[in-house]
Amino acid sequence: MQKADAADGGPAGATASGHQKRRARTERVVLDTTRELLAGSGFASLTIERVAERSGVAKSTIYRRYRSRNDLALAVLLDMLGDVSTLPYAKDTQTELTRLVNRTVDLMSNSLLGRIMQGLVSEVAADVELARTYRETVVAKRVREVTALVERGTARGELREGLDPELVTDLLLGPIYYRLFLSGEPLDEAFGQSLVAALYPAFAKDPQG
Amino acid sequence: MQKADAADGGPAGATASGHQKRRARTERVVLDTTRELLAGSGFASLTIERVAERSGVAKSTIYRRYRSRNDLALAVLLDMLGDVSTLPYAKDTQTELTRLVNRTVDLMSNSLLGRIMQGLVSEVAADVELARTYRETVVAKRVREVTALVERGTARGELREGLDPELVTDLLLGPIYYRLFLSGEPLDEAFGQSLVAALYPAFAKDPQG
DNA sequence: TAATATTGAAACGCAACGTAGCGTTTTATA
DNA sequence: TATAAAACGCTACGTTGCGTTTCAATATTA
Repeated sequence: MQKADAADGGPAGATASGHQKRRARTERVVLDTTRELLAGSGFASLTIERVAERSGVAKSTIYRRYRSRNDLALAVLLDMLGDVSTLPYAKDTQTELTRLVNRTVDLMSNSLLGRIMQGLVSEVAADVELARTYRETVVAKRVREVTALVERGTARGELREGLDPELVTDLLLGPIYYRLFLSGEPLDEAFGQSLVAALYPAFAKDPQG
Repeated sequence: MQKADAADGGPAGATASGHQKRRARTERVVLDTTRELLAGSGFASLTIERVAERSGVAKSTIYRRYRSRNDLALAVLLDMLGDVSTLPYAKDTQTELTRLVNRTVDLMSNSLLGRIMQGLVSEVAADVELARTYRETVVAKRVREVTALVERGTARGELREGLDPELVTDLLLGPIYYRLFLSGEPLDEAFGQSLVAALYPAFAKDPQG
């Protein structure tokens, strides 16, 4: 996206001018309309022209903010991701892992985010700019969460030393996305349970079960 | 795709008629040209019209076989996958796992298949028809391989009982595709090694390391 | 009020889509 | 050899959506 912080009226902490507020209002309308269209007919049939028509915002105005349809869709994704709260601590690491996995599974199967991800993944994989934005925000955020979780678990003596947080992230999330994108196998809580149950021995310091 | 076995001139084992041979010839030209175009400028800029132009095969002829660009790309993918040989047995299960993972990693990073997958994944996730074809061929094939591997390993006493082959497949391949599609982290042999090393304790009967 | 920023409206050229109709070439059959 | 059937080539068409441009209108600020 061209301006990551245009929606909130400028850089964090700055007082928004009237011009910025105006910008933010139209941007909100565009994002909401786009989300509605995505929910209705999916990513494949999302067009800038339709967003313009439905939102009442001129096509040229939309193009002033988003270079492409993908740019716009990614903005919606990031916008929605802002609502996702960070994970609370739990008594033991296995519970924390289960919560992390279950949240992702739930997000991908019971909200718009799953559909958006499905439609956007090819563009993220191909478009360098898009990929950069996605990684710097979403991927980085996930890795940070997992890093904290791993450090906590290691300090507790539950996890083995020297675990690579990046690899752990791959192991936790990869299977979820694999089902979402390719295999089509069910994405439900039972899967989340099995996933963590299967993985925990690989992470645990004392692999008793 | 509309006809999965049109390229080889009919159902396996049947003697090909002249008409079928002719069909097969043009189909081969189309597939080869498409692969070249994919190698050259990627999936995003693949168009039926360009394939027609470059191959000398009329647009209408192409449309008589493939309903869409995605249909055609998937055909190329399946065509290329035909060359991938099945895995040989190895002394121990860990070696077999490493080979399986390394082959996939190599395929996705050092051949056209990676780029095709990147471009096609969104369509596979969205298009029901396409997804069905992909699952019935590629996914099913992988699961079959893993199933055989797991059974062998269990019989050897190396793997724990009751492993779910589908889940094992998710765990082995998910992280690879996650890197290919989203995280952008390197896809190399070192990664394959770490992946199997990290996962093996989760599969092994006696998790000594 | 004057200057500036943001938006709206309309029109444009372009690329590719997917379809249709019809004639041509190749293969099979009588 | 004549004829049918299958596959293919060619051209033209209407449609969609792209992304850009130009200019007028509106809202904010000084």
